[in-house]
Amino acid sequence: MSRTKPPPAVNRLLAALPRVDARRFQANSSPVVLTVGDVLSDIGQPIRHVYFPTSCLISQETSVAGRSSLEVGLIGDEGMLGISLALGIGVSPLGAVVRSTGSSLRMDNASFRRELERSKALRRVLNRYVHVLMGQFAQAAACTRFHVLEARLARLLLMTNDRAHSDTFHVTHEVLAHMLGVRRVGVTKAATSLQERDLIRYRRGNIEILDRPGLEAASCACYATDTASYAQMFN
Amino acid sequence: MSRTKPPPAVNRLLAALPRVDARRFQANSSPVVLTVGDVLSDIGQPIRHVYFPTSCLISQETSVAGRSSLEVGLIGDEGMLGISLALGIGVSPLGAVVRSTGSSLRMDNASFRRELERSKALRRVLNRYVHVLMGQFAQAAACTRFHVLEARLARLLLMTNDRAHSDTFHVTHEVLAHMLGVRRVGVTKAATSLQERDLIRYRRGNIEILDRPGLEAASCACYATDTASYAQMFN
DNA sequence: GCGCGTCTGTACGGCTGCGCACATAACGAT
DNA sequence: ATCGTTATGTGCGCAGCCGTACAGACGCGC
Repeated sequence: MSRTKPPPAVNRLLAALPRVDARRFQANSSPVVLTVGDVLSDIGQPIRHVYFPTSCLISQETSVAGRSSLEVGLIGDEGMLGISLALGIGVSPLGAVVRSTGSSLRMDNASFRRELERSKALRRVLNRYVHVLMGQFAQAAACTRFHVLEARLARLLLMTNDRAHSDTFHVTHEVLAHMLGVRRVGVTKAATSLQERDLIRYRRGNIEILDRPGLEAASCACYATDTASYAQMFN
Repeated sequence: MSRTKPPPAVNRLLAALPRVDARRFQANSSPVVLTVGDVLSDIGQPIRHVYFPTSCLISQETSVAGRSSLEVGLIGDEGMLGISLALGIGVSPLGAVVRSTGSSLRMDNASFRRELERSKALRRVLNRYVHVLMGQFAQAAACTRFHVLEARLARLLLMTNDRAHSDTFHVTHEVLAHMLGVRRVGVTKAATSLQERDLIRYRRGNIEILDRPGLEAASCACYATDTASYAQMFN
């Protein structure tokens, strides 16, 4: 039914490690299934585990004065959650919520620190990841400031599409609104527009990407920048 | 004329190092004067030097599709420029422009890497700094999204005030507009409002902070978050 | 197959900032 | 003193998103 290529179910950061390191990492971590809505971290709270998604999707968000929140990053199999630990900091600067049910590798705080000390390759990979994240966050600020909702929605859908490894996924207007920091009604309007142009199709939370190139054209340039940034990270 | 406390003219990141490390760092870097408008880095360009401001002000900005740009960070004596090098990455993810003439310590790429290898304390301090920056960038995204211009302007003026170590500084509406990612006219309107409330006074680019507590009240909560974040970094 | 909760569509007034155009005002250099 | 440049102030119509409210539509569970 879906045009999905069989998901590799590996995390690409870990896949970039030398075999020995990757094996040891695997041995010291455990596969877990994360469910939509799970809150993996709150702002300012201690980090107990790090997560390397293999098929789930995690959204990183910030909030202002308890009010509204805004997504600044979407983590799939190309990233990890808990990067602050790699910097030696034990608390999370952002909140994290699971947006798509799926599997992930999980490692506890202490083991992760140990692996970091052991593996130079891991440190190198994660340093690059931090660098990419900083670029992403800055980009998020500018994107949010200058781009209209419809383009931002298109971008978010494309990013989700990439990380979900599937042309269909489940996400309601309500959730999208939360991630984009706008009203639900705004998303409905933008999504309707995209649907009328036959770029996507949705029905009660199930979104299908119909015309990827078209959607890319409708999205802001941030999507391309984004993609290039990750591509460069993996060389 | 100004109520300035005599500027200490040290960089606080470096001041946090043990004496030996700080001295060696000093010995391997050179003091330079940076002038308003100097462009210290462009997006995607190699990093040749790192800068540890002692009395100058540097603004870090991102841009989208060549169009408009937006400030995501303001660097004074509490920070540094070129942090990506500490992550082993040789290119800058952001642009940097000098916003206030003043002095800075400068070190070349190679020397900095050497110092990093030598000094565990330096690595530790800079890791913390990276962590703070990530939080700042995410905050910038949310602030830009949710807060009205007048509050954002108040915040920017307060941040500048802190880093300039002076209640008066030079910056035109035009420049502020650029940093905030809005039209100049918008800044004029917001600034007029702040002036009418006797919080600030300005005349042809010279801005004076008249009522700091009042300005804090007029700013968004991001200023407080910001301040707390840096305070925590220095323990 | 009925009912209820979830998801999506539509409407309306309002506010913020945009884009553009032009007016005034201060300073600096000749 | 005069002129040109830089800095600030004002006006006007418009676009995008907000807040709120309500209506329809789908699907699940009993």
